[in-house]
Amino acid sequence: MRTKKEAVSKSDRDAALSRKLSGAGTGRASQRAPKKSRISVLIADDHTVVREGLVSLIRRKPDMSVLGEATNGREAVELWKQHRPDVTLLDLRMPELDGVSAIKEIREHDEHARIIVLTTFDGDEDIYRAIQAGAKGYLLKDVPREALMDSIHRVHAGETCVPVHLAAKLAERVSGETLSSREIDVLKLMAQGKSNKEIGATLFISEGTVKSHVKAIFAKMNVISRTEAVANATRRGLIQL
Amino acid sequence: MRTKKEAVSKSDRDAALSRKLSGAGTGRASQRAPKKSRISVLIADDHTVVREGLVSLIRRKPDMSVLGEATNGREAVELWKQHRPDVTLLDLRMPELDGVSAIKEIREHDEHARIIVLTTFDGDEDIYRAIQAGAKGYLLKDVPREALMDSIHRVHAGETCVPVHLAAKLAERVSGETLSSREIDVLKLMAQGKSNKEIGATLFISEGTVKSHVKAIFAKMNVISRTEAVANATRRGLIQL
DNA sequence: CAGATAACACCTCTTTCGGGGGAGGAAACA
DNA sequence: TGTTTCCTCCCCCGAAAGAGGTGTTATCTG
Repeated sequence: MRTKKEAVSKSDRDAALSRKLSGAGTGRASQRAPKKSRISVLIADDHTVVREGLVSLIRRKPDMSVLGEATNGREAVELWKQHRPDVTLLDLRMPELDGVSAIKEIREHDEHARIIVLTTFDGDEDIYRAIQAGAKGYLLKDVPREALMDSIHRVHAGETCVPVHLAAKLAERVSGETLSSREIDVLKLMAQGKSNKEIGATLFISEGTVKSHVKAIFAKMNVISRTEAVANATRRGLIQL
Repeated sequence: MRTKKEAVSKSDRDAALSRKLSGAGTGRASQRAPKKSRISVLIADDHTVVREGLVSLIRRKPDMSVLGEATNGREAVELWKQHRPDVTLLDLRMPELDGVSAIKEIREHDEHARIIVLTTFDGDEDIYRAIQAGAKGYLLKDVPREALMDSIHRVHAGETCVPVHLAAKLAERVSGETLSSREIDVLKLMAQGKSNKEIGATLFISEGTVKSHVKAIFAKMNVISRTEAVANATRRGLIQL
């Protein structure tokens, strides 16, 4: 009746994450830096104006070039496979295929693919999942031009690049308690306004069991009511209402 | 103890809204079209890449020019007063001063200011408030280039420009029931996970009164639980959690 | 392998929610 | 002037929610 959804353990995941973050800001050189004169960049964002802005910014740089533009995650993966860009700029929430899934698919083809997530969402869970999936950088769309360009250079050079305030959120997430997959199931149904009984019926467990899960969720998220839990989870990017 | 927060009545507001929307898509000519050869555009968005994209798109057009860029609502109002642009492109959620407030301030100086809201939020309440404040257009950031340019031209010519799918949402909002200001107060506190008793203590009213408001909110929003109400309200842009 | 940890399931008990009403006062609209 | 809407408060009552504690089973950890 029960299925193990998370194949890797928490400690395994966090150890991997530490390894990924260890290179941040240290200036550690790439193990195999591309020899091309220009850094080729793939852009993936469903917002026309954002794509336009990135193209404009990159075209202005003599040491960079735009390799292609994707309007969703599926397209991003296809274009990546075709052109193998040096660096990929990727939004998180896109139609067809979301950013995290796109990162995972790309990294199935190349473990060392250099991907920067450029998005508006700053929830700790969003950041965590992106880095966990293999993103080398995480930037918000209000990032200044220079910082964006610097990040592209750094990621291209093999570094990991996450601004301090986002890294702090990430640290919070890592140090804080993790919701189990079952608890997330319950949380999602809670967010739909379902009662404990309805949740139980959906998940084929008793109402009492649902209550114990809800209790665990409250304790881990440090909230008192289900409404607060849903609001919190939405803000953190744990669920998208 | 009680203050009247909404000075204008519902019927007044909706009548005004109907007047504003009546010109949409009819091609009605402006009453006083500017005589300059180029349409001067003011850009206001806190996202660097979006501003960059808009500048890039507009610079490409021979009949348009960028008059200035603002990174928040306060700056947008200042720049508008300085340069009096033909058309203003404005994001909704910005630091310092939000988009709706900026629109209101600008229209205090010029009743006929031509403002287009360009944002990612498509909640009916967001759209309603923007149009209500006096926006002549409402576009999402995934709008194609041509549609954006067309909208700038149309708004400059004095038309109102709201895409059909957004206009439909707006119609839903207008036809649906309106929450009173007090009900919104309660809803906001509900979203923070507060109990009826706590809400009562915060608003200096009895718990019974809170329950009455909560009941009214459920009925108007057509939901059963407070969690559902908060999720719904957030999605619609009624509250920002 | 023993011991700890965590997820999952289930049980009672008290408090709070939420549905069903009703009612009076203030302000705005006709 | 009457009508409508909003805000305030009240009642009852069944159904949830939320706070306790128990036990079983995997999976790390030493």
